[in-house]
Amino acid sequence: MAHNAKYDLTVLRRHGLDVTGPIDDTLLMAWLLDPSSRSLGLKALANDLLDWPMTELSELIGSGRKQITIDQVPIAQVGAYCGADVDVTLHLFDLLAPRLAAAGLLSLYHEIERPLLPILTDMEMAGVLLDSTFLGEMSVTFTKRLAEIDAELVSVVGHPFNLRSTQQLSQVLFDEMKLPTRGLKKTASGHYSTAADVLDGLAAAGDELNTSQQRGLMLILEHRQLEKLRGTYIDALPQLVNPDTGRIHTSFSQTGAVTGRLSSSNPNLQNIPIRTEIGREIRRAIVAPPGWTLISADYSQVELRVLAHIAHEELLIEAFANDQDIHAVTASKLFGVPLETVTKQQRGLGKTINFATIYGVSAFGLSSRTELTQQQAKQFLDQYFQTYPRIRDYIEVTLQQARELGYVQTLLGRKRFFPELKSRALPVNQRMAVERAAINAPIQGTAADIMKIAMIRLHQALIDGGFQTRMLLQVHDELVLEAPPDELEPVTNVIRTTMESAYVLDAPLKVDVEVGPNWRDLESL
DNA sequence: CCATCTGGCCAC
DNA sequence: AAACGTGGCCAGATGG
Repeated sequence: MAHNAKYDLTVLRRHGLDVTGPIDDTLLMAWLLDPSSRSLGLKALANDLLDWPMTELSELIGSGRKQITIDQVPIAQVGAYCGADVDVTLHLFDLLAPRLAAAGLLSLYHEIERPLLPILTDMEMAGVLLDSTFLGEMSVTFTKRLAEIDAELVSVVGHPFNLRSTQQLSQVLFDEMKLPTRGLKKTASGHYSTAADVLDGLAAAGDELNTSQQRGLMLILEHRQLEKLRGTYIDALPQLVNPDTGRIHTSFSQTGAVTGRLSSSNPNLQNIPIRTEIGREIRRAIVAPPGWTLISADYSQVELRVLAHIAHEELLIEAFANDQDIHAVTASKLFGVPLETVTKQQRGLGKTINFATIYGVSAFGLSSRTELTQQQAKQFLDQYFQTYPRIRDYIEVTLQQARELGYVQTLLGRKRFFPELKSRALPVNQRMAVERAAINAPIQGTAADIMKIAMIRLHQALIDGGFQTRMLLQVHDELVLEAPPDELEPVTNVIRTTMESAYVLDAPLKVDVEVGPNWRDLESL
């Protein structure tokens, strides 16, 4: 039972023991009241919110251990605990429900978060099928290449050293190999950073480097990438296959993100590589069972659509209504050229600025992620806000609300509190960072709300339709399902329709559905 | 030995 | 590295 604590909980539940329900229920309520509260743990519930009866389990929790997994508790004790906590749950519910009602959060609890809970349990229990053999072969290839890099680096540097140690690496690069440190910042612990973008920058300004310095940088960057992929995914995932089910069972945390998003752990299946070709290979290992098909359904540009809706920005709404390429539209307005003549570079800049808006823009941030100087970035931003004036209004109104009320809200009423904006005087950098979070929270949070509604309705639609097709993963704007062959055509229609109608936005929701034998080789439908 | 922090980096 | 939001995991370093 030592492989996956959350999965063991679901096994207990299958045997009729309601283990997670009462606890997760109250956890959800406390989280909705303040998503950024750090005192959501069982111990906090026990000590701060009520007089938790000192069962053996809570004694164990109170014994000072910071982490506890259910497989350390004999089943008999868990059973006793379950018997004991019914009264406690009622007590907690009675305590928290009026608070939720007063905060206007009760419908969010009853209509979204609570119904979602058993669906997440279903998804965790379902798990995903992993092709461990494929990853094993990948591991061999990676290990060989890593050894080659290692050997060549030893000859370049002149002695062996631990590449994984940033301290040793910093010493090798900047003390021994004498790479230029001009303009480089030191990390908190005092040595020069060896982050990939720093090394990229050094390599790009390559004129003053000799060939062995250049070669060294390239080898280190390649080593980093391969190490990361091997350590985090290729070698880690097969170890997490549950011997009973033969599948991987992630844990979804419903209270893990302050914006209302889910998070995933043990393993995190929300950060499987996709952006580089070599990383993307790993997705071939997430497979459908023989004869079945994997379905990926993802919301297209959901956060920009949410922004267009919340801000009532007509130009954006219209572009989405006409199903136009939104980044190209932005670029065409920014550069004052017809849509058809927008170049790749121009579209790229449009994309960067569209994204930057969602995260809370600044000229500095924009210039650091583009070729633009800070001056040029400022001009582009002015032009952007002239094009989309209601977005500027949205930012202003949101910040004003955060300052006056101390919180911001999603379309469905989810709140995130910013007491520091209401009361405290902050250093300007910190204040601006908090303000960016406040600008982003309603957008990211509304997208999360919409996805949760879609999951609840889709779960029901799959039951109503008598489908065997089941939801396996959620990756913020994407759902991954597996379907038997005869259901594929009807069920993809159900998925698309359900997701697109989950919430009516002025900029209508759009879903791209893809199918295939694994998570890499998908074809659009 | 375990827990926590740090630097780095994967995703949306 | 970064004055662009939200997460989790890895290995190394550090401390009880």
